[in-house]
Amino acid sequence: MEADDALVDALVRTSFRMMAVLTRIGSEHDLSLTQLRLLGLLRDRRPRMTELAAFLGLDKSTLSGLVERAERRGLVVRGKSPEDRRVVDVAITPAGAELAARLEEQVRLALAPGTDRLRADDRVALTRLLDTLAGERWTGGPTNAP
Amino acid sequence: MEADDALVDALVRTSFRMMAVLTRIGSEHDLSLTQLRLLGLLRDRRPRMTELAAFLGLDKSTLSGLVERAERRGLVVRGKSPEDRRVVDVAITPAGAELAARLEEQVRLALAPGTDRLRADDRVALTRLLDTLAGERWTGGPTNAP
DNA sequence: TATTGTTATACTCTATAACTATA
DNA sequence: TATAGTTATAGAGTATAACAATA
Repeated sequence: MEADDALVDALVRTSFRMMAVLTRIGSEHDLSLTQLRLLGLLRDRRPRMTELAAFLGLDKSTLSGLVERAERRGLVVRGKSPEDRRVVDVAITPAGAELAARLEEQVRLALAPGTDRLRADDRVALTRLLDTLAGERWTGGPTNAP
Repeated sequence: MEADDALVDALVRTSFRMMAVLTRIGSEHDLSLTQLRLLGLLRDRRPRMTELAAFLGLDKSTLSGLVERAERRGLVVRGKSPEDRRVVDVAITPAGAELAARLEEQVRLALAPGTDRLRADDRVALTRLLDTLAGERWTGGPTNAP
């Protein structure tokens, strides 16, 4: 139980640090943490509003405002599905994708001081441990954005 | 560089999952993520407003509202410092401390399915890797809350 | 009737700017 | 004058409830 305490502690502190990094980088582009995440999700998906809400753990009404603001900035677009006319699909725009790519690079750079402190095999080990913690199969296949 | 991508990816996803867990547990007690963190910080500190703002990375004006709402719920108290009468010290109340303890236990329980998936030595290894990532000295001494 | 999404409402979180009190 | 906090203001994020359109 004692080792667990230290692990939970390290996980919580690491996560808050990560959020601080992401929040800072996002705010440099006038993006909230949620907008940042939204953009990341849309890089390889074209979900409907309800699916996005489920992904993000938010109410559908929250998504309406979130997507509306992102659309107003030209980062995403909404399109009515032809099959089911109730459904609204959300997609990232070229401008949004470009911004997302720049954000990703900034995050990698911001974390470099930490990741550089680890040897190559430790980076691999840490990745695998985190994936195991999440209950994921570490097949080495392509990883998906958050 | 490729291994770094996977590591950054794992860190980001783990952190968002952690935030989701903390957000859910907090909301079960009508606490925002920030209130949760505030309570955790005050468990072993008695800082002034400005120090708290620095810890949390927030503006002092944000702290005023945050602490005001927590105080209204009886979780923290504000007291004017006798030496410098401009300064306001913030302390957790017994009720606040009790709630913080319950939250901590809930977090440990919520993460157990993941941490149980790791062997004991892997838990130790993961803790050390995260501490190294953060640039901390893993002296084995008592850990501090976020 | 059930589902998808938006709107109205209310509250928290957040920063900026202006203010008060103390030093 | 400089520092510690608060207040006023404004905008984003969030959920609940009521609604519209479609199925």
